[in-house]
Amino acid sequence: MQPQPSHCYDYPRPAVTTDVVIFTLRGQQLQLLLIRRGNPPFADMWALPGGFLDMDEDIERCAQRELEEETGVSGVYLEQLYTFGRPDRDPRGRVISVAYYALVPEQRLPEPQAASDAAAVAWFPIDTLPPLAFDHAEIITMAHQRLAAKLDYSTIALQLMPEHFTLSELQRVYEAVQGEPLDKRNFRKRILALGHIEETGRLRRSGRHRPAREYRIKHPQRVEYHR
Amino acid sequence: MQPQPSHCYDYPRPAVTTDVVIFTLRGQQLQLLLIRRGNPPFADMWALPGGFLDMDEDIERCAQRELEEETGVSGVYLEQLYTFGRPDRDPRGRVISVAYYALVPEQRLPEPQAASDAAAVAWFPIDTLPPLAFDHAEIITMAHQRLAAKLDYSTIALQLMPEHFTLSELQRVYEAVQGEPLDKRNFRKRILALGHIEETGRLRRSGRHRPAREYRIKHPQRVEYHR
DNA sequence: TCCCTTGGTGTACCACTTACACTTTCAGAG
DNA sequence: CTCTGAAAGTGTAAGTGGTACACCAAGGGA
Repeated sequence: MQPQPSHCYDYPRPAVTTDVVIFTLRGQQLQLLLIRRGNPPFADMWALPGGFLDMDEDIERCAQRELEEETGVSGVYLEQLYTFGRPDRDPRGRVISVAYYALVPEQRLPEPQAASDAAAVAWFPIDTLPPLAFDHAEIITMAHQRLAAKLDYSTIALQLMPEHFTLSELQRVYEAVQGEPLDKRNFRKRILALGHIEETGRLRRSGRHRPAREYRIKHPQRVEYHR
Repeated sequence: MQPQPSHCYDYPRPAVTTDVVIFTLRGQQLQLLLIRRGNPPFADMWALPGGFLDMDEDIERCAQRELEEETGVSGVYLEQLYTFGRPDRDPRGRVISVAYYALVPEQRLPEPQAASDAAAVAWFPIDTLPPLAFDHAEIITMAHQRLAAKLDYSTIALQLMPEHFTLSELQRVYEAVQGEPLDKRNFRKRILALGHIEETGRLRRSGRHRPAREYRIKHPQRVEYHR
């Protein structure tokens, strides 16, 4: 049932949407969530989760809503990225998209339910993405660059960690996002010197080797900036 | 003559505007351009230059257009800042504003014409702003922070300089934007080490003291990032 | 008990940043 | 001509932060 075209204005107005780049770390890879399009344009291609802004809804809340609809997760890190509005970016008409990116610790994600439209949603490693609809490749590139840059001068990486984690796990986050290996001793020195994490006092056993110390964030939910 | 409300959609749509924070350095102060509002809401308060997005117009071009309409200047540095869209930010209805900021060398600005609505446009030092309409104070604060931060890791400050300039003038730009004095010798060492400016070979005489060497940007129009 | 795997640790060098004060050059006044 | 005020221009020493680099510790399974 289509509503009647009953919203009329003196001047034409673009449609406004949000698109969200949802990052997580699975395995040792930085991955993001995509949705397979069923309808034209770009049918059968993959796209970022996104949707139209409600008239009385804050933009960030719209992005939160998209995030929650696709992952069931709320309360994670979400930041406005950039607004994309090339007049030809959507062949159906003028659409302005306010892009966000989100960081979700893998542990907060539900099991990939083999439910109804299971094949329509999937995680992809950032370096092996399928063909993407609209200008979503551009959005993803910018989100990745922003995230990688922020690792260097903020504690944003901690937003990808579970409540308790080891330094090796944290190092793997940095390496996955920035795509290059880091020196273990220098990494630990640098991270601990920032003073934003502390030992839980517990050990993590996982495999036939020495157990690792567990750490936690001193001020969760907070992203601190240095320099 | 009002057009008929002839643009109708199935769902309501917000209006989309751009607002532009236009920075320049006048005297030794960082200043920005404001427009006095004649009509409600916020009549007699000051606001950023801005306007509605045309349906076939790129967002950045809309911001360029606003910039040029108010200053007559084009081809200067212009960067998207953030998109503001609180549902209650404009009492007339839902308005999404994509904010930009621009950097204009003082020399490129025309003389403040004592023309028609002269009193309706004025430059204000960033630290003594009048009461502002809408959420424009918030936009300006964010623009100022972004600019100040970028001085530390890019050559964006050069976008505020005329073709030829002295190191003291450049230092005054940094001091005005960041609001604190810098050491002359360290500043010169740091700037010259970046290798983005070169001597013109000419001297600038200005007053009864030793003349200063003139410099120019090696690659104008380009903003380089370091770190 | 051996072995494989990952966790955990320190130091030396280099590069960059910071603090800091005096001489140079010009123009105008006397 | 000389004096003076004002901004331009210059170097060094100390400290700080970043980088490179190799070995021992602890556990589990065979």
